[in-house]
Amino acid sequence: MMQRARRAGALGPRLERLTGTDGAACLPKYAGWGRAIAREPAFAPALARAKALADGHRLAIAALLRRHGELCGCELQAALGVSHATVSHHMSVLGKAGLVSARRQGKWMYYALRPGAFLEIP
Amino acid sequence: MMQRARRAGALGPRLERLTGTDGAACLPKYAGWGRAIAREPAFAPALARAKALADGHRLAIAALLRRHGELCGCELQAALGVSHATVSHHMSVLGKAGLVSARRQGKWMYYALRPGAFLEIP
DNA sequence: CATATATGTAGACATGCATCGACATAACGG
DNA sequence: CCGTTATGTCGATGCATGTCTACATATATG
Repeated sequence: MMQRARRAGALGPRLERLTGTDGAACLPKYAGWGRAIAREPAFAPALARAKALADGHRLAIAALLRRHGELCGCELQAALGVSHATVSHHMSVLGKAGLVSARRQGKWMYYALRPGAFLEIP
Repeated sequence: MMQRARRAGALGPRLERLTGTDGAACLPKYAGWGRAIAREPAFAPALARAKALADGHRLAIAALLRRHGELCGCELQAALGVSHATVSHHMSVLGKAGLVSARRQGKWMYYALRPGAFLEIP
């Protein structure tokens, strides 16, 4: 209904002008679009995954886990060359984003990529 | 060869211990893993895409373009409720990351999602 | 129990970056 | 031409966050 006019050629402002609707009047509609997107249930998880992968070290961790399977914290620390505190912080971020799983075995924490560890536009 | 021992069960440090190789000696190997990942040709573009999508407004822009097809800057500005300078900055980031295409039509810049606008672990 | 190793947590510090106002540029319309 | 609209660019600013050291906890080993 409201979509009809806009989708007909994807010529937003031009079409608004042609149909006599001034620009200001259509702003609430566009604001509604933005709010609807942000409230989408898939939006927040997708944003969390994007934020988690948006760091060079965390993306490298994910790539390492994809190649070598399960790895423990000390191995990741050696691979990245950072402090263990940094590794622990990064694994917490990746875990809360649902990208990696963690299991304890003795002194070591073994991390692995969860199935579906990728990002699509919500 | 070197991989063999590690991949056999994915029990890194434990196996190193059992085979008599002390932990310190294996550090260069792990560092090599990290360097190899970061030098992968697909790594830098993937990181750029992740960084581009790691902002709430930019992820919302991508989602809006996915739903409504081509949109112009002023429509995105209305949808997000931010200044036009912010929209311009975000579109620049998304464009440099290869996620969005831009074409000029009269006064308006029309943006659209590029095919393959998603993120996989490199 | 004492020690060493592996990891988690807290706080401090520095860098990155999202945002905006102000100005510049481009394109259409009078 | 001159004004309006849409967008790009620049500099400043405030907040988010990646990193570290220091300390705490957990587990295995002597």
